[in-house]
Amino acid sequence: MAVNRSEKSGPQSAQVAARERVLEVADQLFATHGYQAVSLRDIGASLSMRHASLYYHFPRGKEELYVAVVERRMRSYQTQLEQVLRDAGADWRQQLSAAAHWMLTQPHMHLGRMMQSDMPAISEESADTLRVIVRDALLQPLTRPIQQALVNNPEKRRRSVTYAGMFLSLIEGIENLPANYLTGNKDELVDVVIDFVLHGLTT
Amino acid sequence: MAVNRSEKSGPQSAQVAARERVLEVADQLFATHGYQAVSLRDIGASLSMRHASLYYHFPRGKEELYVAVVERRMRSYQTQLEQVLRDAGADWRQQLSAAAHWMLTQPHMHLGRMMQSDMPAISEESADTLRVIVRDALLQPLTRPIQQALVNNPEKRRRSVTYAGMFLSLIEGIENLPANYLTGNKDELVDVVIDFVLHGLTT
DNA sequence: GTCTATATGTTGATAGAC
DNA sequence: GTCTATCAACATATAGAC
Repeated sequence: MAVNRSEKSGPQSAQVAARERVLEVADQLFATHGYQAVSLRDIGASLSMRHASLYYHFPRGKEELYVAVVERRMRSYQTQLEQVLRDAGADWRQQLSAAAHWMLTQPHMHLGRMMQSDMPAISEESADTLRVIVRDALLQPLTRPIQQALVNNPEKRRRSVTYAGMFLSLIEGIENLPANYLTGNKDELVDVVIDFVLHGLTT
Repeated sequence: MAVNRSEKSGPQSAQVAARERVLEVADQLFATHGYQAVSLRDIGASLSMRHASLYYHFPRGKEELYVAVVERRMRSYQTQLEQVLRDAGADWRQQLSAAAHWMLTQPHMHLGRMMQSDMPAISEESADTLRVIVRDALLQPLTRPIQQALVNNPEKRRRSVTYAGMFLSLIEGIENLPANYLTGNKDELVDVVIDFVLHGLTT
Protein backbone atom coordinates (compact mmCIF):
# COMPACT_ATOMS: atom_id res chain seq x y z
CA MET A 1 0.00 0.00 0.00
CA ALA A 2 1.37 3.32 -1.06
CA VAL A 3 2.29 5.80 1.64
CA ASN A 4 0.63 9.20 1.49
CA ARG A 5 3.47 11.66 1.19
CA SER A 6 1.70 14.42 3.10
CA GLU A 7 0.67 12.44 6.18
CA LYS A 8 3.63 10.15 6.64
CA SER A 9 7.15 11.57 6.57
CA GLY A 10 9.29 8.74 5.38
CA PRO A 11 13.01 9.22 4.79
CA GLN A 12 12.25 10.18 1.21
CA SER A 13 9.50 12.78 1.70
CA ALA A 14 11.64 14.89 4.01
CA GLN A 15 14.13 15.25 1.18
CA VAL A 16 11.38 16.14 -1.25
CA ALA A 17 9.89 18.67 1.16
CA ALA A 18 13.25 20.33 1.75
CA ARG A 19 13.92 20.55 -1.95
CA GLU A 20 10.45 21.95 -2.53
CA ARG A 21 11.04 24.61 0.13
CA VAL A 22 14.19 25.67 -1.68
CA LEU A 23 12.35 25.82 -4.99
CA GLU A 24 9.53 27.91 -3.54
CA VAL A 25 11.82 30.49 -1.96
CA ALA A 26 14.16 30.63 -4.94
CA ASP A 27 11.17 31.10 -7.22
CA GLN A 28 9.97 34.03 -5.15
CA LEU A 29 13.38 35.73 -5.30
CA PHE A 30 14.16 34.99 -8.95
CA ALA A 31 10.69 36.15 -9.99
CA THR A 32 11.09 39.40 -8.10
CA HIS A 33 14.66 40.36 -8.90
CA GLY A 34 15.81 38.22 -11.82
CA TYR A 35 18.57 35.66 -12.21
CA GLN A 36 21.62 37.87 -12.00
CA ALA A 37 20.43 39.99 -9.09
CA VAL A 38 19.82 37.04 -6.78
CA SER A 39 22.76 35.25 -5.18
CA LEU A 40 22.77 31.81 -3.65
CA ARG A 41 23.47 33.57 -0.36
CA ASP A 42 20.25 35.57 -0.74
CA ILE A 43 18.30 32.37 -1.24
CA GLY A 44 20.03 30.71 1.67
CA ALA A 45 19.30 33.67 3.92
CA SER A 46 15.59 33.55 3.04
CA LEU A 47 15.65 29.91 4.13
CA SER A 48 17.72 30.59 7.26
CA MET A 49 20.26 28.31 5.71
CA ARG A 50 23.87 28.53 4.55
CA HIS A 51 24.17 28.87 0.81
CA ALA A 52 26.51 25.88 0.68
CA SER A 53 23.60 23.65 1.73
CA LEU A 54 21.80 24.45 -1.50
CA TYR A 55 24.37 22.36 -3.34
CA TYR A 56 22.98 19.27 -1.66
CA HIS A 57 19.71 19.71 -3.55
CA PHE A 58 21.18 21.22 -6.70
CA PRO A 59 24.73 19.92 -7.04
CA ARG A 60 25.46 21.90 -10.17
CA GLY A 61 24.69 25.16 -8.47
CA LYS A 62 22.81 28.31 -9.30
CA GLU A 63 21.98 27.62 -12.92
CA GLU A 64 20.56 24.18 -12.17
CA LEU A 65 18.40 25.71 -9.44
CA TYR A 66 17.21 28.46 -11.73
CA VAL A 67 16.25 26.04 -14.49
CA ALA A 68 14.31 23.92 -12.01
CA VAL A 69 12.53 27.01 -10.71
CA VAL A 70 11.48 28.21 -14.14
CA GLU A 71 10.37 24.74 -15.22
CA ARG A 72 8.24 24.46 -12.10
CA ARG A 73 6.76 27.92 -12.59
CA MET A 74 5.99 27.32 -16.25
CA ARG A 75 4.31 24.01 -15.47
CA SER A 76 2.08 25.92 -13.09
CA TYR A 77 1.38 28.63 -15.66
CA GLN A 78 0.49 26.08 -18.30
CA THR A 79 -1.94 24.27 -16.01
CA GLN A 80 -3.60 27.51 -14.95
CA LEU A 81 -3.78 28.97 -18.45
CA GLU A 82 -5.31 25.87 -19.97
CA GLN A 83 -7.84 25.76 -17.15
CA VAL A 84 -8.66 29.43 -17.71
CA LEU A 85 -9.11 28.84 -21.43
CA ARG A 86 -11.36 25.83 -20.81
CA ASP A 87 -13.50 27.70 -18.30
CA ALA A 88 -13.98 30.57 -20.74
CA GLY A 89 -16.17 28.47 -23.02
CA ALA A 90 -16.07 28.07 -26.76
CA ASP A 91 -15.84 31.70 -27.90
CA TRP A 92 -12.28 32.71 -28.72
CA ARG A 93 -12.99 36.32 -27.72
CA GLN A 94 -13.92 35.26 -24.23
CA GLN A 95 -10.96 32.91 -24.13
CA LEU A 96 -8.52 35.69 -24.94
CA SER A 97 -10.25 38.01 -22.51
CA ALA A 98 -10.02 35.42 -19.77
CA ALA A 99 -6.36 34.83 -20.55
CA ALA A 100 -5.59 38.56 -20.42
CA HIS A 101 -7.51 38.89 -17.19
CA TRP A 102 -5.64 35.97 -15.70
CA MET A 103 -2.26 37.36 -16.70
CA LEU A 104 -2.90 40.85 -15.38
CA THR A 105 -4.10 39.53 -12.04
CA GLN A 106 -1.04 37.33 -11.72
CA PRO A 107 2.18 38.73 -10.27
CA HIS A 108 4.28 40.21 -13.06
CA MET A 109 5.71 37.39 -15.18
CA HIS A 110 8.71 39.43 -16.33
CA LEU A 111 8.91 37.56 -19.61
CA GLY A 112 10.85 40.44 -21.14
CA ARG A 113 13.49 40.27 -18.46
CA MET A 114 13.58 36.52 -18.72
CA MET A 115 14.16 36.58 -22.47
CA GLN A 116 16.50 39.56 -22.61
CA SER A 117 18.40 39.30 -19.35
CA ASP A 118 18.10 35.92 -17.64
CA MET A 119 18.43 33.64 -20.68
CA PRO A 120 21.65 35.25 -21.93
CA ALA A 121 23.16 34.82 -18.45
CA ILE A 122 22.88 31.02 -18.46
CA SER A 123 24.31 28.37 -20.74
CA GLU A 124 22.88 28.06 -24.22
CA GLU A 125 21.72 24.54 -23.50
CA SER A 126 19.70 25.63 -20.49
CA ALA A 127 18.34 28.64 -22.34
CA ASP A 128 17.17 26.48 -25.24
CA THR A 129 15.47 24.09 -22.83
CA LEU A 130 13.64 26.92 -21.11
CA ARG A 131 12.60 28.60 -24.33
CA VAL A 132 10.84 25.43 -25.40
CA ILE A 133 9.14 25.18 -22.03
CA VAL A 134 7.94 28.78 -22.18
CA ARG A 135 6.61 28.20 -25.66
CA ASP A 136 4.66 25.14 -24.58
CA ALA A 137 3.35 26.77 -21.42
CA LEU A 138 2.21 30.14 -22.77
CA LEU A 139 2.57 30.53 -26.51
CA GLN A 140 1.03 27.24 -27.61
CA PRO A 141 -2.16 27.45 -25.54
CA LEU A 142 -2.76 31.03 -26.70
CA THR A 143 -2.31 30.00 -30.29
CA ARG A 144 -5.51 27.97 -30.22
CA PRO A 145 -8.06 30.78 -29.68
CA ILE A 146 -6.08 32.89 -32.12
CA GLN A 147 -6.31 30.22 -34.79
CA GLN A 148 -10.04 30.16 -34.16
CA ALA A 149 -10.18 33.91 -34.60
CA LEU A 150 -8.37 33.67 -37.91
CA VAL A 151 -10.17 30.62 -39.22
CA ASN A 152 -11.43 32.53 -42.26
CA ASN A 153 -8.12 34.18 -43.02
CA PRO A 154 -5.50 31.56 -43.91
CA GLU A 155 -2.93 34.25 -44.69
CA LYS A 156 -3.02 35.64 -41.16
CA ARG A 157 -3.62 32.20 -39.69
CA ARG A 158 -0.14 31.11 -40.73
CA ARG A 159 1.20 33.63 -38.28
CA SER A 160 -0.79 32.51 -35.26
CA VAL A 161 2.31 32.06 -33.13
CA THR A 162 3.43 35.58 -33.97
CA TYR A 163 0.06 36.91 -32.89
CA ALA A 164 0.26 34.90 -29.69
CA GLY A 165 3.63 36.52 -29.03
CA MET A 166 2.19 39.94 -29.68
CA PHE A 167 -0.66 39.20 -27.30
CA LEU A 168 1.79 38.23 -24.56
CA SER A 169 3.92 41.29 -25.28
CA LEU A 170 0.92 43.58 -24.97
CA ILE A 171 0.06 42.34 -21.52
CA GLU A 172 3.68 42.41 -20.44
CA GLY A 173 4.12 45.90 -21.83
CA ILE A 174 1.19 47.21 -19.85
CA GLU A 175 3.00 46.29 -16.68
CA ASN A 176 6.14 48.08 -17.80
CA LEU A 177 4.39 51.42 -18.12
CA PRO A 178 4.93 53.56 -15.04
CA ALA A 179 1.73 53.46 -13.04
CA ASN A 180 1.14 57.19 -13.32
CA TYR A 181 0.80 56.93 -17.10
CA LEU A 182 -2.13 54.60 -16.73
CA THR A 183 -5.74 55.49 -16.24
CA GLY A 184 -7.95 53.21 -14.21
CA ASN A 185 -7.31 49.87 -12.57
CA LYS A 186 -6.08 46.61 -14.01
CA ASP A 187 -9.56 45.30 -14.75
CA GLU A 188 -10.27 48.29 -16.97
CA LEU A 189 -6.91 47.74 -18.62
CA VAL A 190 -7.90 44.22 -19.57
CA ASP A 191 -10.81 45.65 -21.52
CA VAL A 192 -8.55 48.16 -23.21
CA VAL A 193 -6.10 45.46 -24.22
CA ILE A 194 -8.80 43.10 -25.42
CA ASP A 195 -10.47 45.82 -27.44
CA PHE A 196 -7.07 46.58 -28.96
CA VAL A 197 -6.45 42.92 -29.75
CA LEU A 198 -9.82 42.70 -31.45
CA HIS A 199 -9.93 45.95 -33.39
CA GLY A 200 -6.60 47.74 -33.02
CA LEU A 201 -6.80 51.50 -33.06
CA THR A 202 -9.89 51.40 -35.27
CA THR A 203 -12.74 53.15 -33.53
CA MET B 1 35.81 83.59 -33.81
CA ALA B 2 34.73 80.22 -32.56
CA VAL B 3 37.08 77.27 -32.99
CA ASN B 4 35.74 74.27 -34.88
CA ARG B 5 35.97 71.39 -32.44
CA SER B 6 36.57 68.79 -35.12
CA GLU B 7 39.41 70.48 -36.95
CA LYS B 8 41.31 72.04 -34.06
CA SER B 9 42.19 69.97 -31.03
CA GLY B 10 42.38 72.39 -28.18
CA PRO B 11 43.04 71.17 -24.64
CA GLN B 12 39.28 70.92 -24.16
CA SER B 13 38.31 68.92 -27.22
CA ALA B 14 40.71 66.11 -26.39
CA GLN B 15 38.90 65.63 -23.13
CA VAL B 16 35.55 65.68 -24.88
CA ALA B 17 36.75 63.22 -27.48
CA ALA B 18 38.08 60.82 -24.86
CA ARG B 19 34.84 60.99 -22.92
CA GLU B 20 32.86 60.44 -26.09
CA ARG B 21 34.94 57.37 -26.92
CA VAL B 22 34.11 55.94 -23.52
CA LEU B 23 30.42 56.67 -24.01
CA GLU B 24 30.38 55.04 -27.42
CA VAL B 25 32.05 51.84 -26.29
CA ALA B 26 30.05 51.64 -23.07
CA ASP B 27 26.86 52.16 -25.04
CA GLN B 28 27.75 49.30 -27.33
CA LEU B 29 28.38 46.95 -24.40
CA PHE B 30 25.44 48.01 -22.25
CA ALA B 31 23.08 47.82 -25.21
CA THR B 32 24.25 44.32 -26.04
CA HIS B 33 24.51 42.74 -22.60
CA GLY B 34 22.66 44.97 -20.15
CA TYR B 35 23.77 46.90 -17.11
CA GLN B 36 24.51 44.08 -14.70
CA ALA B 37 26.32 41.87 -17.18
CA VAL B 38 28.88 44.51 -18.15
CA SER B 39 31.70 45.37 -15.78
CA LEU B 40 33.87 48.46 -15.84
CA ARG B 41 36.72 46.10 -16.63
CA ASP B 42 34.86 44.95 -19.76
CA ILE B 43 34.45 48.53 -20.88
CA GLY B 44 38.07 49.34 -20.11
CA ALA B 45 39.26 46.30 -22.01
CA SER B 46 37.26 47.33 -25.08
CA LEU B 47 39.04 50.66 -24.90
CA SER B 48 42.48 49.11 -24.26
CA MET B 49 42.39 51.01 -21.01
CA ARG B 50 42.46 50.23 -17.29
CA HIS B 51 39.05 50.36 -15.72
CA ALA B 52 40.33 52.80 -13.08
CA SER B 53 40.80 55.40 -15.81
CA LEU B 54 37.08 55.49 -16.41
CA TYR B 55 36.67 57.23 -13.08
CA TYR B 56 38.41 60.26 -14.52
CA HIS B 57 35.49 60.81 -16.90
CA PHE B 58 32.76 59.50 -14.61
CA PRO B 59 33.91 60.06 -11.03
CA ARG B 60 30.85 58.45 -9.49
CA GLY B 61 31.47 55.21 -11.31
CA LYS B 62 29.42 52.68 -13.19
CA GLU B 63 25.96 54.05 -12.52
CA GLU B 64 26.89 57.57 -13.61
CA LEU B 65 28.37 56.15 -16.81
CA TYR B 66 25.28 54.07 -17.47
CA VAL B 67 22.94 57.02 -16.97
CA ALA B 68 25.03 59.13 -19.34
CA VAL B 69 24.98 56.33 -21.91
CA VAL B 70 21.22 55.91 -21.80
CA GLU B 71 20.61 59.66 -21.91
CA ARG B 72 22.83 59.92 -24.95
CA ARG B 73 21.15 56.97 -26.64
CA MET B 74 17.66 58.27 -25.93
CA ARG B 75 18.53 61.71 -27.24
CA SER B 76 19.58 60.01 -30.45
CA TYR B 77 16.40 57.93 -30.56
CA GLN B 78 14.23 60.97 -30.02
CA THR B 79 15.92 62.90 -32.83
CA GLN B 80 15.64 59.98 -35.21
CA LEU B 81 12.06 59.13 -34.31
CA GLU B 82 10.82 62.68 -34.71
CA GLN B 83 12.60 62.91 -38.04
CA VAL B 84 11.03 59.63 -39.14
CA LEU B 85 7.58 60.85 -38.11
CA ARG B 86 8.05 64.14 -39.94
CA ASP B 87 9.27 62.42 -43.09
CA ALA B 88 6.24 60.13 -43.07
CA GLY B 89 3.87 62.96 -43.93
CA ALA B 90 0.55 63.88 -42.41
CA ASP B 91 -1.20 60.51 -42.33
CA TRP B 92 -0.98 58.87 -38.90
CA ARG B 93 -1.07 55.41 -40.45
CA GLN B 94 2.04 56.11 -42.43
CA GLN B 95 3.62 57.73 -39.40
CA LEU B 96 3.09 54.62 -37.27
CA SER B 97 4.23 52.41 -40.11
CA ALA B 98 7.39 54.45 -40.51
CA ALA B 99 8.02 54.35 -36.77
CA ALA B 100 7.60 50.57 -36.67
CA HIS B 101 9.84 50.17 -39.67
CA TRP B 102 12.46 52.37 -38.08
CA MET B 103 12.38 50.44 -34.79
CA LEU B 104 12.63 47.02 -36.39
CA THR B 105 15.56 48.05 -38.53
CA GLN B 106 17.38 49.47 -35.50
CA PRO B 107 19.47 47.20 -33.29
CA HIS B 108 17.28 45.73 -30.57
CA MET B 109 16.41 48.46 -28.06
CA HIS B 110 15.90 46.00 -25.19
CA LEU B 111 13.35 48.24 -23.53
CA GLY B 112 11.97 45.26 -21.63
CA ARG B 113 15.35 44.48 -20.16
CA MET B 114 15.95 48.11 -19.41
CA MET B 115 12.69 48.48 -17.53
CA GLN B 116 12.68 45.12 -15.76
CA SER B 117 16.36 44.48 -15.19
CA ASP B 118 18.56 47.56 -15.58
CA MET B 119 16.37 50.13 -13.82
CA PRO B 120 15.95 48.07 -10.64
CA ALA B 121 19.72 47.64 -10.46
CA ILE B 122 20.47 51.37 -10.17
CA SER B 123 19.39 53.95 -7.62
CA GLU B 124 15.78 55.08 -7.60
CA GLU B 125 16.81 58.63 -8.42
CA SER B 126 18.68 57.56 -11.53
CA ALA B 127 15.87 55.22 -12.54
CA ASP B 128 13.29 57.97 -12.24
CA THR B 129 15.45 60.28 -14.32
CA LEU B 130 15.83 57.69 -17.05
CA ARG B 131 12.16 56.79 -17.08
CA VAL B 132 11.26 60.39 -17.83
CA ILE B 133 13.86 60.50 -20.59
CA VAL B 134 12.55 57.31 -22.17
CA ARG B 135 9.03 58.68 -22.03
CA ASP B 136 10.04 61.91 -23.75
CA ALA B 137 12.15 60.14 -26.34
CA LEU B 138 9.83 57.33 -27.41
CA LEU B 139 6.43 57.44 -25.75
CA GLN B 140 5.62 61.11 -26.28
CA PRO B 141 6.42 61.30 -30.00
CA LEU B 142 4.39 58.16 -30.66
CA THR B 143 1.46 59.58 -28.76
CA ARG B 144 0.90 62.23 -31.42
CA PRO B 145 -0.06 59.98 -34.37
CA ILE B 146 -2.09 57.89 -31.98
CA GLN B 147 -4.04 60.91 -30.83
CA GLN B 148 -4.69 61.68 -34.46
CA ALA B 149 -5.97 58.17 -34.99
CA LEU B 150 -8.35 58.50 -32.08
CA VAL B 151 -9.47 62.03 -32.80
CA ASN B 152 -13.08 60.90 -33.12
CA ASN B 153 -13.06 58.73 -30.03
CA PRO B 154 -12.43 60.83 -26.92
CA GLU B 155 -12.87 57.80 -24.66
CA LYS B 156 -9.97 55.94 -26.26
CA ARG B 157 -8.07 59.16 -26.83
CA ARG B 158 -7.63 59.63 -23.10
CA ARG B 159 -5.47 56.52 -23.16
CA SER B 160 -3.13 57.57 -25.93
CA VAL B 161 -0.06 57.00 -23.79
CA THR B 162 -1.22 53.51 -22.96
CA TYR B 163 -1.64 52.79 -26.66
CA ALA B 164 1.80 54.21 -27.36
CA GLY B 165 3.18 51.82 -24.74
CA MET B 166 1.35 48.92 -26.34
CA PHE B 167 2.76 49.90 -29.71
CA LEU B 168 6.29 49.90 -28.34
CA SER B 169 5.71 46.59 -26.59
CA LEU B 170 4.47 44.99 -29.78
CA ILE B 171 7.62 45.85 -31.66
CA GLU B 172 9.82 44.84 -28.75
CA GLY B 173 7.92 41.60 -28.35
CA ILE B 174 8.48 40.67 -31.95
CA GLU B 175 12.21 40.67 -31.32
CA ASN B 176 11.81 38.44 -28.29
CA LEU B 177 10.19 35.66 -30.26
CA PRO B 178 12.74 33.01 -31.22
CA ALA B 179 13.50 33.47 -34.89
CA ASN B 180 12.22 30.06 -35.86
CA TYR B 181 8.71 30.97 -34.75
CA LEU B 182 8.59 33.80 -37.23
CA THR B 183 7.66 33.64 -40.86
CA GLY B 184 9.31 36.02 -43.26
CA ASN B 185 11.75 38.85 -42.79
CA LYS B 186 11.57 41.95 -40.66
CA ASP B 187 10.03 44.08 -43.37
CA GLU B 188 7.11 41.68 -43.67
CA LEU B 189 6.80 41.73 -39.90
CA VAL B 190 6.37 45.49 -39.94
CA ASP B 191 3.31 45.04 -42.12
CA VAL B 192 1.95 42.37 -39.80
CA VAL B 193 2.42 44.58 -36.77
CA ILE B 194 0.94 47.63 -38.45
CA ASP B 195 -2.06 45.68 -39.64
CA PHE B 196 -2.50 44.42 -36.09
CA VAL B 197 -2.22 47.93 -34.68
CA LEU B 198 -4.84 49.15 -37.11
CA HIS B 199 -7.37 46.33 -37.00
CA GLY B 200 -6.34 43.84 -34.35
CA LEU B 201 -7.23 40.25 -35.09
CA THR B 202 -10.25 41.34 -37.10
CA THR B 203 -10.00 40.06 -40.63
C1' DG C 1 44.19 61.31 -19.15
C1' DT C 2 45.93 57.08 -18.08
C1' DC C 3 48.63 54.29 -15.21
C1' DT C 4 49.82 51.06 -10.93
C1' DA C 5 48.64 49.43 -6.67
C1' DT C 6 45.55 48.40 -3.34
C1' DA C 7 41.43 48.26 -0.34
C1' DT C 8 37.24 45.97 0.34
C1' DG C 9 33.41 43.36 -0.63
C1' DT C 10 30.78 39.76 -3.11
C1' DT C 11 30.21 35.81 -5.82
C1' DG C 12 29.82 30.65 -7.08
C1' DA C 13 31.79 26.63 -5.74
C1' DT C 14 34.19 22.64 -3.09
C1' DA C 15 35.79 19.71 0.96
C1' DG C 16 34.79 17.66 4.81
C1' DA C 17 32.78 17.58 9.83
C1' DC C 18 28.48 16.53 12.19
C1' DG D 1 20.53 17.69 5.23
C1' DT D 2 22.91 21.30 7.05
C1' DC D 3 27.00 23.10 8.86
C1' DT D 4 31.94 25.49 8.92
C1' DA D 5 35.81 26.78 6.49
C1' DT D 6 38.03 28.09 2.63
C1' DC D 7 39.02 29.19 -2.16
C1' DA D 8 39.76 31.68 -6.53
C1' DA D 9 37.71 34.96 -9.25
C1' DC D 10 35.60 38.95 -9.88
C1' DA D 11 33.37 43.34 -8.67
C1' DT D 12 33.47 48.64 -7.59
C1' DA D 13 36.10 52.02 -5.93
C1' DT D 14 40.13 55.08 -4.20
C1' DA D 15 44.99 57.06 -3.83
C1' DG D 16 48.61 58.67 -5.86
C1' DA D 17 52.56 58.42 -9.54
C1' DC D 18 53.56 59.91 -14.24
